[in-house]
Amino acid sequence: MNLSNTIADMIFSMLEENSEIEFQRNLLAQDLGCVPSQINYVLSSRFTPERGFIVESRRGGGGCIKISRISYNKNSLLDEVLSSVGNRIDEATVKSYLVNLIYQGLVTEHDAELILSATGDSVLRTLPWEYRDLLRAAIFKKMLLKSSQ
Amino acid sequence: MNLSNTIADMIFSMLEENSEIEFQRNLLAQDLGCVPSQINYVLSSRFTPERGFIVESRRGGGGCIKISRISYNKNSLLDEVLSSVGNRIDEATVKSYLVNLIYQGLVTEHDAELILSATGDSVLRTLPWEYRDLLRAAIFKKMLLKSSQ
DNA sequence: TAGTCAAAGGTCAAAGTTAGTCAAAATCAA
DNA sequence: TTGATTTTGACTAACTTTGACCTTTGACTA
Repeated sequence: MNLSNTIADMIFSMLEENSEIEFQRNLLAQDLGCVPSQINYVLSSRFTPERGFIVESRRGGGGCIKISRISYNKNSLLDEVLSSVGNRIDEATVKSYLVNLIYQGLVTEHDAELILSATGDSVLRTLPWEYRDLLRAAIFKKMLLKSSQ
Repeated sequence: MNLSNTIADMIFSMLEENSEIEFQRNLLAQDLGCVPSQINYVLSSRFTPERGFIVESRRGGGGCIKISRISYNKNSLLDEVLSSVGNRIDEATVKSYLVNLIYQGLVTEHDAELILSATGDSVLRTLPWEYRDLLRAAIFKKMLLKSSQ
């Protein structure tokens, strides 16, 4: 397993104990034996709003990083996703949304897999480049609506 | 015996021990004394979804290839549908297949609705007409496989 | 109050590590 | 012989790791 996943797992498990965590970037980096900016990489690649996380931070003496989960009411999450997905979306972003939707109990894992199989690149690759993200967005939104019905 | 078959056999036998295996492409290629891309050739020619395999991979540091078996209830009707759907299919034909599959208890109504929402013309209309039936067939088959897993 | 300075965290681009793609060349089988 | 399959490797894409340099904050001092 690579470092980034290890760090992400550690943060996930901290978040399972407390719904909001706070830590110093440099200390965590030291514990993990990595450079501080690696923490930023992990946060920006895995703890995104699409996946339902809020990351805040403060610099300077006593500075820290705070991570919490966005708490949605169900209808507003669905609305939010549907309206924030534009005309185009890539596969990774679909996955991010689904991770969050499953966590929030809005979509079952089974449905998420069906959605992924319909919107994955392995299927859409039969399409010319310029249509892929366009169609993916259309299918994603349509299926999401149906799934949550 | 040619190299590709040797590689395939090795992977098959690994899969007999564990239903899910994970390895690094470059390491396996080194063990086998072949170029890395030969692994891809074997995977794409022999470990296809049609033959019941799922291949996933991750690039970058710590990247790897993961192979698992699709455990769909091997069913002749499903096989027949999967093989009789060609490269193209229209919406009405998808519907009639689904009616039959639901009747036979191979697909739930819920899944059928998801499949229809992903393959319906209302979504695929965003595509130039010459791609519609092509993509519909690809999505239909992919989702059927997943649904029956 | 304004200035200074150390202690945080942020940004970005280069280098590193995997895997994927594609097409030419080689080989095989009918 | 010819068409299909296999083998190779150059090039590409995705993801990770690292480090140099930048910005912000707040306590302390003049």
